[in-house]
Amino acid sequence: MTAMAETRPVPATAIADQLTEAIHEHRLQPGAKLREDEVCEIFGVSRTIVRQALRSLEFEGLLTIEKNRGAFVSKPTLKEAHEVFQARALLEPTTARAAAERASNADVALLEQHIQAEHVALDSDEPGLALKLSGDFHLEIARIADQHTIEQFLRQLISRSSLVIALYWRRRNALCESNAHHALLDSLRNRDGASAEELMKGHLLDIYSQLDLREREDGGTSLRDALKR
Amino acid sequence: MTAMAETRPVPATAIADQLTEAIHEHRLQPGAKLREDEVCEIFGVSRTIVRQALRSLEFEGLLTIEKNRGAFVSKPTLKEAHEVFQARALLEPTTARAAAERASNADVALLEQHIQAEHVALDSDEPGLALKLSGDFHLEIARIADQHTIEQFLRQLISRSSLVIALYWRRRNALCESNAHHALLDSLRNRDGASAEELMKGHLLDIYSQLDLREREDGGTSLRDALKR
DNA sequence: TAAGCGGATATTGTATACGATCCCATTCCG
DNA sequence: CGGAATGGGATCGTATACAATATCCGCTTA
Repeated sequence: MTAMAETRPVPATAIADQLTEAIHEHRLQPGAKLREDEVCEIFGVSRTIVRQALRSLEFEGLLTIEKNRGAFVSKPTLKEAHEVFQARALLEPTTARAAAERASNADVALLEQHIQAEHVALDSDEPGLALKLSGDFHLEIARIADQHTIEQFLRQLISRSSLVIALYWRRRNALCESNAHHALLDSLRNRDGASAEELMKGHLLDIYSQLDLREREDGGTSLRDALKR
Repeated sequence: MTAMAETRPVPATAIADQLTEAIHEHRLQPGAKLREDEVCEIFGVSRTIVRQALRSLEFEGLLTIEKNRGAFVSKPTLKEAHEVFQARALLEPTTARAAAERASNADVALLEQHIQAEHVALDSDEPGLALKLSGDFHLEIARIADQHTIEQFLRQLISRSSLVIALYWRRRNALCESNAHHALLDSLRNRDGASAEELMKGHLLDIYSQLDLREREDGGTSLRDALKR
């Protein structure tokens, strides 16, 4: 699909983008290690560039770099998972309202195409791609709201959401219904800000509730609990 | 005050921190250029480290790096200034509420010390330091709310706020009254979440209203206007 | 046999060297 | 005299070499 074996030097951002895409689509799982030399060979650049790309993904929260050990796809903790969705709950509903009040016809058309692409991805059994497109839909709304700063934050939150979903999604096969996106699109089409805000709030709660974010005992505590009784 | 002439190698984060502090305290003004070699000499490290530090500050929004031209302290546009305070208005009130509901006595004591330090800075005529401490107060509230993700975002927003204030503050000498911080502290002390949320909302509006964020003509248009008459 | 200890290897961290680009002053030509 | 071309110096971008650190594996020993 995308070029796998580049021969020409590629700027750091291009490498970061491809790695981001791979993580969003769950082709790279949380915990996976990214050796610098390996990435160098794949993209045909020097470690200088690769290190730039890896570091930028660390800032986005997608990678965790451990000193002298390397870069790994982040594994959000339960607490971080909660925080991500709490932050989204603060940012997105108001942003959706603003988007509805500002949306142009071209914006609406673009979102229609977007939802269409999501359907195609689901039908062709590419859940990773569908998930990525679903995230992009949310980003697109921030763009329509003309809130670049919030869009930046949302990009990070959606990245982390993708990791959270990879780790804590309850039923792997039952993917996000895009009904919610359809409904949101209708609100935008009608320039109904209040409705868009409510729908977004509900949509986020919906996703949130489909995650399995209950405390689970790690080895240590479960052993201790077992011995107590 | 802080070490100006380090001889030992300092990690990139330490350099980034010192530069951040200098920018927050307005010792480095928006638009100022940071030549790599110069920073290298000051901290006694190689360009590799300095470039890491500069890049990390670019991600924070404090610096803008122009290809082949260098790193400059960012100059937020009017639009960015508005966006920063809109984003803060979404994040901080709810966070203040959570902080009030969770604050421990130690947290309250720490905030008291914090406000005290702000007063000292104001009295000793160090407005830059006072501004930095004022920003830290807001960060501290996010920490108390135990919202690490939001705290991260807020760190960026407060950094940018500092740049906005450097560019658009109306009266240079009339600095932020810390009455608002006192009132917030009282709410936290009483574990009064609703009050904390309202106070924070008002406080942000207050700062916002003290900025001069009206459209102004840049040099080109003003020249043109001048020639028209 | 399991635990502890080196040493070889792999991998990352940092410094430096080289190449590319830009900036600015000077010069040349109209 | 003014403006475009040009060359040198300064500055940034990238690759590479070397140093520091972690990891793995075999060996020893209780």
